[in-house]
Amino acid sequence: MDKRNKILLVEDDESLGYLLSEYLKIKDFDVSWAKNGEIALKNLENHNFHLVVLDVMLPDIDGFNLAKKIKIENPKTPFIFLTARSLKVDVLKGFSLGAMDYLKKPIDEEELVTRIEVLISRLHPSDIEQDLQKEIHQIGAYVFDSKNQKLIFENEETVLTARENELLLYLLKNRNQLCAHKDILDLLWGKNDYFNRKSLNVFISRLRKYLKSDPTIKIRNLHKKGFVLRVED
Amino acid sequence: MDKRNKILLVEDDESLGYLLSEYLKIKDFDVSWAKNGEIALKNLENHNFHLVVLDVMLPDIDGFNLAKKIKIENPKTPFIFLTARSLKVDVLKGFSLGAMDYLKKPIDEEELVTRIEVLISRLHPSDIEQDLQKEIHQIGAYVFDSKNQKLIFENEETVLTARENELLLYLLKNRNQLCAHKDILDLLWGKNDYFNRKSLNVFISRLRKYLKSDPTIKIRNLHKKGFVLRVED
DNA sequence: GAAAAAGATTAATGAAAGGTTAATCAGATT
DNA sequence: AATCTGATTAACCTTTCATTAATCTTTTTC
Repeated sequence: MDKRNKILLVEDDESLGYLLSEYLKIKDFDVSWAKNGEIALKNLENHNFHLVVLDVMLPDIDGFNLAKKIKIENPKTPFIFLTARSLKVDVLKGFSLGAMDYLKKPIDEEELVTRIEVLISRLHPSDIEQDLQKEIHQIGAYVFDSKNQKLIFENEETVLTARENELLLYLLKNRNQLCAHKDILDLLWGKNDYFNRKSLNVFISRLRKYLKSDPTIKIRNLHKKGFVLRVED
Repeated sequence: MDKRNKILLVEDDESLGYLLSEYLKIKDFDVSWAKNGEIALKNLENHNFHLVVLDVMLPDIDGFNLAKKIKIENPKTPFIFLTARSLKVDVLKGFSLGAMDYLKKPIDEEELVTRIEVLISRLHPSDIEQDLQKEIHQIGAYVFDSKNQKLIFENEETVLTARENELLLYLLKNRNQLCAHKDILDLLWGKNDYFNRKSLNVFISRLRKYLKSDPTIKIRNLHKKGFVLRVED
């Protein structure tokens, strides 16, 4: 599993974009370089980034509008703005100031890396939250033994494959909550593309089949977003 | 009552200290200038500062050690470090990263002011901004769960589409304020033309239908301008 | 106060996304 | 080499939802 921090670099200038993306890769970030706003948005739909580095001057869309759009869909992702002119604070105030920084051009790459690291470390104050992994779970009328990859309904038991087991565990951990395609695919498949998304559908379908003996258990789809596991009363 | 923000400037260099303190006074800060660590500590005992601007290189005491001392007594006060060398992040990590910034010399006074304002405003996040961080909102008698794209009224819940969700979130973010067609279309549709404006109307209509169980919630149209979401009492 | 423009509402449409089952393929195991 | 296992890909069908159209209502302007 790739532990590197994923950064989206939005920069239309070829040479600066190349320079920064290469430098950040050397510094062990997983960099995606979007050369315009449209590509940036597409990237954001399909991946979870830890941070966005955004040039304010873009050819197709104003950098601030792009930032606003990102904030609506992904309110916690921190930004670093790259700007030619010095910004007035009131322009920045529309954003969550706790998760924002800016750098004036010309960009000092080392400075950028430092600020990226500060912002990212601010996100993970401490990783205590990992809740204890129980091994026996209850899902409606089923018993789910994740350690032994078994799903038990009355006297019938289904042995799950590793993937089915992981997926069900993930859905269960986030029950009643949207589990975004991109989150699931990032975590379990490691790659988010057309085929893996198709594959995920096959697995969801299979889980539904396994779970159909209890009709209160629903794996619902949120169009273009992901799935929600819920047990209705 | 003096409403100005009180800043402690710790800087041993005469000319830089004078320059910065005068500049900050012009920018309407209440500046105390301490020329060494001892004076700085004495100042901190007797006053509450909103922010400390601290040169890392001081004659009598290392700036970081001073900072640590201040943090013990006044853990919430944000810092800005002025530094000649570029800092390694791990040096900074000892501090509350949420309340810290740094500037490399030579200092650009305007830049300093901007960063001071950002840090101070981070201490007083506006109500609207705080609301937006949340994912569960209240609209009249409804609960709006934007993360899961749900609108809940009593025991009835409506699942929203992505567009409906974005639009409602935008209106809510700007509640009681005009949301211009132009802004909405630019932001959510990316293009402002006849057809998209028609499309927006369809969505507004749909949101009204979803929200009609609470008659105090109104999405009003301002002719040729845009829409306003408001909850009347 | 009538014509024109803008807005509201409901319904129809079509492309894209999702669901399901079956076929294939790759790696492990006998 | 044959078999088994489990993920991926393919084929085909269904659902979803933004757009467009059609029709009616309100507002503005002269």
